[in-house]
Amino acid sequence: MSVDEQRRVKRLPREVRERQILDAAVRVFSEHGYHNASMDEISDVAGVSKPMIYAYLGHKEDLFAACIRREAGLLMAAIAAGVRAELPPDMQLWHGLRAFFRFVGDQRASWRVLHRQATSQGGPFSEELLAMRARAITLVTALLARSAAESDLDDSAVKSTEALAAALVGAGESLADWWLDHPSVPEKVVASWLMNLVWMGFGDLVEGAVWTPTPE
Amino acid sequence: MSVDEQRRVKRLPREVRERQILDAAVRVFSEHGYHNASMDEISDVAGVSKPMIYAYLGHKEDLFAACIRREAGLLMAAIAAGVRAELPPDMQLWHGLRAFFRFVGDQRASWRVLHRQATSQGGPFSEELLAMRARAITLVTALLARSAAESDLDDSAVKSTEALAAALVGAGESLADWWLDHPSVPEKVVASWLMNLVWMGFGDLVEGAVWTPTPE
DNA sequence: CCCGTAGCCTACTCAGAAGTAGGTTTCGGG
DNA sequence: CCCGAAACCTACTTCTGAGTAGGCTACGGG
Repeated sequence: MSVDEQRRVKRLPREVRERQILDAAVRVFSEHGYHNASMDEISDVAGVSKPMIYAYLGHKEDLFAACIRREAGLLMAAIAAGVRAELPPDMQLWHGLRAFFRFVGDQRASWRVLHRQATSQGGPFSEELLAMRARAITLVTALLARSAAESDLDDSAVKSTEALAAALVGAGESLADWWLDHPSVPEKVVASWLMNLVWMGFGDLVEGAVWTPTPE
Repeated sequence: MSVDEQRRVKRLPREVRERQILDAAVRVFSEHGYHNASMDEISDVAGVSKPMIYAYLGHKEDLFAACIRREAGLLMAAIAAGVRAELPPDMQLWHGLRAFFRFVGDQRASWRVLHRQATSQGGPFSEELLAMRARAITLVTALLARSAAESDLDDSAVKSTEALAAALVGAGESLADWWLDHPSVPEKVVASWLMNLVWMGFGDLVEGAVWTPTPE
């Protein structure tokens, strides 16, 4: 409907169409979920006929996987751009968290398709997700390891670093999910909650301690 | 197939059949997801014909909702049973976490259907989930509030208690999901990770501090 | 000016799964 | 012993939505 109204857009090169299709797919998948999203609706939203999708992006599974790959790449890039290596560990974590939540806030559709949908579908999709999560965990592990290196740490504590990184990444994903359903909370606030929880712990918070970013 | 082999089981009262159907449904939903689970397979696993399901539990959506309600009730009961009110706050949290992870470990299928599936389907299902999560958050909030009451806390910190409870519940859900994919880690270990993360925070952990349960 | 190829569409096929019609058997009470 | 209702089944119908066959049309190079 949207396209016909403006006197059929001219023929466009393949890459442009692929982008339009992926944009439409992310949107539709995030609105209805993988199964309830129909190829017909995606083609409609993209302003393209169904066979084009099959010609360019393949079957429904392929299309979905392509969405995940693209959005995951964007997310990781956003986080990496936010973390500046010269800062102290807590500030790095803080900036990483803020970049992460900013991405989720700005790209709700992406996050939905990325996390909620992909997690719940089995098979090839979760692998894409696993790969991204693995990259995120590696990043956080490195950060914590640097932080740990500055203090004197015994072996067992070092060993669990990666596990803690996994927990943190999980907490972030989960809190982001929660945030989707409570959009009125500002991004900075959500980020600071997680930062406090993760850096200070309830034990300290309950005693009135609070972590605050040191101004640059 | 399973039933015919043993010379058709006698007619059974409605409640028994309903339980069998729900058991089968939880299993099948957790294996294939809501959409890929077919009523035919559920009826087959339950050892009952499809019209029986419709007669007793209604349509597919109703059946799924019934599964969530039942399993959510069991989970909350398990947690509530684990938390003993006379203990100090950190020990209460510890026991709550352990009960939670024990449930997830023992009832993987339940957790899958409960969390992964329900979260990813929109509509009526997420409401069931929301209700359960709300109960969990209330429980944790109360626990933290008690903990906070023992120390002198300013207003802003109190206000965020519920938010922190939400984050903790989210972290638990998320870590449980992670655990599904890493079953080799023992339950106690997973629980202690979350306990440490949440009670001590990275800030302390990095300095070598560790939370350990005080023996009773 | 013409033709090959890349962009693009309409209009189908077909499988799978939800949900149902309508009948048959067993059981308990009168 | 009989009959009504509850337990239970086989064998459909129906519809949705993935995937395709087969062709038209514009553009760029020769």
